[in-house]
Order: sequence, then C-alpha cells, then structure tokens
Amino acid sequence: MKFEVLHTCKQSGAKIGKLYTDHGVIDTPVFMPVGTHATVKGLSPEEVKATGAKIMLSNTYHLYLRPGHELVEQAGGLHKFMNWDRAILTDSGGFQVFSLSSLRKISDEGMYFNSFLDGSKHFFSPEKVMEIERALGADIVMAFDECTAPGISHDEARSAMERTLLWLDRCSKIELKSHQTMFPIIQGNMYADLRKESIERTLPYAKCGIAIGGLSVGEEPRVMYDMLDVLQPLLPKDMPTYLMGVGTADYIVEAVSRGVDMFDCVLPTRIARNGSAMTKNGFITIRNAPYKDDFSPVEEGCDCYCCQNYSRAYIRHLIKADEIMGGRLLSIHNLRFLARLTEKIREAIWQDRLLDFKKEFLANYKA
RNA sequence: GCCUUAAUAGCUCAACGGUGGAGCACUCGGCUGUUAACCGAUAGGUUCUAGGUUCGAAUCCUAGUUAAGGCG
Repeated sequence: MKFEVLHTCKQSGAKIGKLYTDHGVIDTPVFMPVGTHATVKGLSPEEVKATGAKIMLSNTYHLYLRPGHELVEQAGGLHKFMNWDRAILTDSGGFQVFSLSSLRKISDEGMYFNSFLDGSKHFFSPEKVMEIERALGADIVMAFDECTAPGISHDEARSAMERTLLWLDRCSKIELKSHQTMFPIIQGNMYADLRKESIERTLPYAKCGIAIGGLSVGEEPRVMYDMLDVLQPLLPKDMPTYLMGVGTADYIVEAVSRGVDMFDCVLPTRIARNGSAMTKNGFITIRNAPYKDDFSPVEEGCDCYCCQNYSRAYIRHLIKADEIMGGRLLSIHNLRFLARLTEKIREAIWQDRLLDFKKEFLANYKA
C-alpha cells in the first residue's frame, strides 16, 4: 500500500492524495461508509459503489462474534464473502471496548468481555485482534486501542494512552497478509499534553497512515477542534490521517482544514434509517409533517439516485409506513452527500482555497 | 318485536365501588471508530346519553341511543 500526495492547499495546509490499495485507489480526503456486519445496512455493494464510495469499514468485534472470522476466511476473506471488490478497513474492536463497557473487564493483557449475543466469555489481546483482522483480510486494519469518554481524569487518560501504546507495540509485531497495512491510533482523551505525547510516540508505528481515536465521543465540538489544533502541526505530511467516527459535514470541513484526510461514521446511514437527511444546510427530518406534501427532491441539485427519482413526500410516506425503502433511499442520499462534499473539498484544495470554501460552507450550514 | 352482549384517548384494549392507564397511531426531539429500520418526549378523556343508589360510580340500578349476534 502506498500514499501519494498530489497537492497541498497553500491556504490551509490540507492535502489531496491517492491511497493505492490492492482493491483500488482512494482519493483523499475521503469519507468511508460503515458496514459493521459486512454490509452497509440496507444497501447492496453496487448501491454503495454508486454513491462514489471507494472504501468501506467493517468491524472486527462483530464479525468475530458472528459469523466468526474463521468462517469469513473460509469464504475467501471479507471482500469475497460480501462481494465488495473495493478497499475495506476493519475497526479493531477498541471502540466496542468503550461503547460496550458494561460487558467488559480490561487489563494490560487485553479485554475480557461477554458477548452481547449470548453472554459467552471472550478475551481480546492485541495479538488476538490482529489475528482476527488478518483472517478477515481488510486492506487497512486498525490497531487495538482503548477509547475513553470525556470527563475522565488526567491520570485515567494517561493510563488508557499508555495501554494503547503498549497494545500498539504488540499489534505491530504480528504479521499481516501482504496486501494489509495497520493504522495505529492516537489517544490522550481531551488533554493537550497527552494528545501531543500520544502522536509523538505513535508516529514511529505509522507506515501508511495514522488514526485519531477518542474524539467525537460526546465532547463539545470546540473541545474536539482544540485537540485537532494540538495535533495538526505534528501530523505526518506524507501519509493520511484518519479521524475515527466523524461524519457530519461541519466536522468534516473543520477537520480537513486541520489536516485530516479520512473519516468514517455510522451517522449518514443511521439517521437515514431513522428518517433524516443530510443537506448543505444541515440535517432535515424528512419524517416530519412539513414534508407530507413536499414533492421536491430531498436536496435540490443532488445527483444521487434518491434525489433524481423520488420526492420528500414519497420518502416521508415510506418512513412513516415503516417501509425499508425509505431508509434505503435516504442512506443512498446521505452517503452521496458526503461523497460529494469530499469531492468539493478536494476541488477547493486543488484551488488553494479550502479556508474560503469552509467559510462559505459553514455560513449556510446549520448544525 | 323479543333476548343477549357491548360502548373508556384517533385505533385496539386495561382499570376490586376509592387519583382513568397501556400499546399502536399522531406531533416533536435525539442519534457521530452501529448491541440502533432505534431511543426518548409532548399531546390526546363530559369513561355513549339522561336519571338513580352511594361519603364516593368507568364500575351497581333504570331508561334511552348505537353496534354486533341470536330468536321470531
């Protein structure tokens, strides 16, 4: 895997790049749809591709529990199993350590946890996670990290950061398949000194990209931007930076202008299934009454399959009637919306005017 | 014509003679490395009508109205 920088924005320092994988080339900045259970909920791979996605996420923790990484390997790997021939990134389960905290116990050795499916006991060590990710066969595999919530003490944050670094070192010793590369993850909670130390000590492990974890976990946006500001001067210039879990237009624009290149988020597809659409003016809740007889497209000027063929009124009807198609159409739109956003961002970077673009974009966007 | 049963929120139904609730629908809010086609909130009532019994009636009694079923 190789990353090539094509241009750096003179106004912002943001870069346009190409990430070459065995499963295609990814233009950055990029948004990556999430398909936790080896499917972007509700959409076929063809539909996901049609939104412009060149890479998608899947999840180590969930696929390990069901159907099992051995089975995926037996099927010929994740790409073949799910019929997706473009790039895949697997998250390590570190976030599940965090979000399913009631079910786990954590130590330097790793994480003991109970399956949310049947309560059975399991253990993830960094080595075990790498072994699973190798079996799944994604192009980019995430290191096993410990994600923390805002509000913890400096000591607790340091402890999680140290553990993440310890685990990272162990992850780095496990051999992956030839087409795979591992992204290490920066932690440090909301403490500037820890974030700085974390990136400095994590960078030596970054071969083709580096990730920022533990943000967008409930803190105020300002806090996240502050952390990105701390990291920005220390980010590598020759490889992509991936801000994990971020997926609203305003966050993406703000983060790219601070040097971030890759994003993923469940939000576009989740809020779609729950009846909301992303637009350049912010979210709109299509399921609400005002759209009952609104026969215009979800977003005027959008080139997606949804907007080209269906009205807000129809989609509202589908959502209210609990018809799957409503969530599917909005998922298509929201993914296309973010793909188009990154296209516009790349264009602005080419033209060395990303900060102007950001200002114009945010002026119309209501968070 | 007679008999039986029923009538409570928009719908389907709870509620011992003791402060009328639930689910769904409606309206709105939330969702950020997916335990999420999910979660939450607001609103919604002359308990069919009129009398009666009772300290107190959705609940018991009488009459009526409407509906369903049965008998003629």
